[in-house]
Amino acid sequence: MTGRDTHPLQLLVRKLETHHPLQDADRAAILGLPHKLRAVEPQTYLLREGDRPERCAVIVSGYAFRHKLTGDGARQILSIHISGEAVDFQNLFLEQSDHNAQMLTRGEIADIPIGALEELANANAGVGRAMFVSTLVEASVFREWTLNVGRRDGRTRIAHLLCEFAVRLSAQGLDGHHGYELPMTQEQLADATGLTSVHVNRTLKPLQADRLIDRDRRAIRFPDWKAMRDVGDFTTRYLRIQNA
Amino acid sequence: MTGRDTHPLQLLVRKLETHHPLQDADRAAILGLPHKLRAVEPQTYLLREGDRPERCAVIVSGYAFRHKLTGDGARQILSIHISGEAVDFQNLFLEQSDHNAQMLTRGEIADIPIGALEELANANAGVGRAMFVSTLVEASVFREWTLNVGRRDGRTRIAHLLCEFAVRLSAQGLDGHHGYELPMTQEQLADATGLTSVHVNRTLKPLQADRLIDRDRRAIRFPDWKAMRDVGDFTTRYLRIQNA
DNA sequence: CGTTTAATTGAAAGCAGTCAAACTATGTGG
DNA sequence: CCACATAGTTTGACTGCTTTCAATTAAACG
Repeated sequence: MTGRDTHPLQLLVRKLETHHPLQDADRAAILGLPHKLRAVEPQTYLLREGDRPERCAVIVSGYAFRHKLTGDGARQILSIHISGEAVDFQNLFLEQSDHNAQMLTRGEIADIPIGALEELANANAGVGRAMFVSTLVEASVFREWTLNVGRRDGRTRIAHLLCEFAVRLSAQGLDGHHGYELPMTQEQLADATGLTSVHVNRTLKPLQADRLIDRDRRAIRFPDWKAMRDVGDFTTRYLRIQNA
Repeated sequence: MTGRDTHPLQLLVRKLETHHPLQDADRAAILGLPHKLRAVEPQTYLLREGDRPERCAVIVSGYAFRHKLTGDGARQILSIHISGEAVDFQNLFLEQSDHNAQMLTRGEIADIPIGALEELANANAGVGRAMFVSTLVEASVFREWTLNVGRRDGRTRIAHLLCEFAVRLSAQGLDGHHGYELPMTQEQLADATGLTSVHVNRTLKPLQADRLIDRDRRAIRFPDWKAMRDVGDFTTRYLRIQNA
C-alpha cells in the first residue's frame, strides 16, 4: 500500500510513549514483536463482539472504529482509532470481546499474536505498564464520550468530536489542528454522537456558516481553532497528551 | 458504623476474583495492604477532577459514583460503585484524574496509599494482572453506558440501569435480582442516563404501571425479571461475571 | 457513464426538556 | 411529640431539539 521506510510498529511505540516513558530496550522489544502485515478494505472487521481475541490488531495506516449495537440494531460508535493505535489491548486477558471493531478506511494492519503480547507484558515491566496505561487513557476517552453523548447538545457534540480528532492526529504526528481529512461519513458521525445523519447534516451547516469549520468534501479546516474549542466545550486533559 | 466481623478489604478480593483468578498468596497480599478506614457522609468526594491521586479509595460499605461536568455545569454520572470496588484503579500511573468520584450514601472507605498499590502490582504479577483486568472490565461497562445513553430511549435506559445494578449487587453477594434498595435520587438517575429528573419520574411510573418494577420509596423489586431484562435491552456479557 | 453510496432538503411528529408549583418524605429542634 | 425546614417526588402546561419519512441532488467508483 505504501513504500514504507519505517518499521510498521513505529507508530505504536510513539503512541505508547505519548502516555508513558519507554526505555530503549522497551522500544526495541516492541519493535521486535512478531506480527503479520495485511492490507484491509473499509468495513473490514478487526474484532467481533463475542470473539475470543487471539491476535491484536495495530493500525499501521488508515482509520478504524469500535462500536456496539442495541437489540434494535441501533449502532453506537465508541471510539475512533488512528495509526499506531492497538485495537485489542481492551480485551487482553479477557475471554471475549464486548464490542466490534471495524476499519473506517482502507489501510494496513499489523496483527500481533495475543500470546506474544502477554508474554512481553510479563517479561518487560516497562512495556507492560505502558500497555496498561494505554488502556487507562482509552477508558478516560470513553468517559468523555459518555459525557459528550449524555449531556451536550448536537452542535457541541459534533464540534467536540472534530476537536478531539484534530488533537489526537496532531499528537501522533499526522495531520493537525489546522485541518485534516475526516475519514467518516455523516452517518458514522451520527453514530458516534448519538444523533441521526440528518441532524448531523443540519448541524454541520451552521458550524460552517459561523465560520467555525471549513469543509470541502471530507476535508475539515478550522479557521478559528480557539472559537471551535469553545463551541465544542473541548479541553485536552482527558486525552492525557503532554503538550496539547 | 457496623460491627464488622470480616476484613475491610474482603469484598475487594471478592470483586477482583469475579474477573480474574487469585492464588491464596494473592489474596493474603491484598488483605495485607496498608489502609485507613474512615466513615463518610453522602456527597463526600473521594476524588476530584484534576487531582493527582495519592490514595485509592476502596468502598467497604455504601455506594459511590463517578461523574464529569460539561462547561455549562451539566453533570453526567459515569458509573455507580458498590462495596468492594476500588474507585481509583482508573488513575493508577496517571498524573491527574479526569473525573470526580463522590459518595452516594453514607458508608465506610478504606484508603490505600497509591504507592503501596503500585508496589504490590509490581511485586505480585497475579495481583497486578487482577487489577489490570478490573480496569478493563470497568472500561467494558463504560462502553455499555455510552451505548445506553447514546442509542436507547428513556424507558430502556432506565430499565437497563436498574438491571445492571441488580446483577452487580448479586454478583458481589449483596442484594439481588429480586430487589434492592436503590441508593439514588431521581435526579441522580437522570444524570446517569442523560435525562432530566422530571422525565425519569415520568418514565418510572409506566414501568411500575406495567408491573415491571415495584417501588416503595427507594426499594425496587422486579416482579418479572425476564420481562424487565427485555425492556432494558439488558444482557450480561459486558459485565464479565462468570455465572450471571 | 451508469450505478451505488453519501449528502442535502422539506414537512410533520414526537420524545424529552423547561419552567413552575404542589406535594410528600425525612430530619431537626424545641 | 409536634412544627418547621429541607430535600426529593410528582404533576401540569408549554416549548423545542431531534427524529422520522421521503424525496432530491451530488459524489464516488468500477
